[in-house]
Amino acid sequence: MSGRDSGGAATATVFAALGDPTRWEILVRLGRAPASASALAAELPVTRQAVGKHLEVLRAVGLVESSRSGREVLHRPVGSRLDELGRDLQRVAESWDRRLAAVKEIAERGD
Amino acid sequence: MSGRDSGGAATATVFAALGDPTRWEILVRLGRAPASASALAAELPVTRQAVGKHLEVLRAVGLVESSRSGREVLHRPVGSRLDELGRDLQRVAESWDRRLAAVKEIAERGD
DNA sequence: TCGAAGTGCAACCTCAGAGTTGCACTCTGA
DNA sequence: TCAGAGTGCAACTCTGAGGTTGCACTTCGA
Repeated sequence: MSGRDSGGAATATVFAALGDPTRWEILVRLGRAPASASALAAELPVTRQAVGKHLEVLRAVGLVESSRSGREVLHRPVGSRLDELGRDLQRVAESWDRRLAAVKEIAERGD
Repeated sequence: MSGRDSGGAATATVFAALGDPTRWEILVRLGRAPASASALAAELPVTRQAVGKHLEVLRAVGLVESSRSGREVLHRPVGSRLDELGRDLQRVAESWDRRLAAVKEIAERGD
């Protein structure tokens, strides 16, 4: 999203990515320090494969970026992406308030 | 959420609510003008019952409020709730950036 | 060079939830 | 008072996401 869109299927996809508790937990831990899938799996109640799938989802929506060093792949969260999403949400909220106020005014004038 | 939390199961629940395309579409339409479940179903490719379930989910996380007038129930989005969520996201993004900068500094100093 | 650590891929299982149909109830207006 | 509009509740189907096990591949270090 980001732009005139402020909605649509793409938005729902990002929210769906953030909507899983395990995924959110992964993001929180990556926020403390970048880590590999194996390291994350060691401190979470799921297998490395499950963590890998979650990381793939998060990477697909741009919330996580990864870089390989040797046999290890380090993952870290992308703050700017989340910041952007937060701003979009506030914009949508603002437009809701504006429109609903207009609807209310029309209704009152109509009486 | 809203507060020192900025994460956790409650957060994931709100995102999960926003993560469904149909639900997002419902929110967008309610943002244009309050409407009943039947009215929404008439312009969406799902039945009234499906719309009703989505509205229940949205109401449960505080994104929609409803008021009955006669035999009709009007639903409208709660802008403040979304605004609050947007602010929380930006706070989390900021803390990520801070922590990752610290990690980077430590790594560079360690060399 | 060989074992261990880390990763990637694929098949499989399970269950929540998105959607449906069906019926009973309430309210409005003619 | 009666038909239609709007809603609520319950049972049911079915797809997809989250999770697992199993195996093959690469990379590092002793």
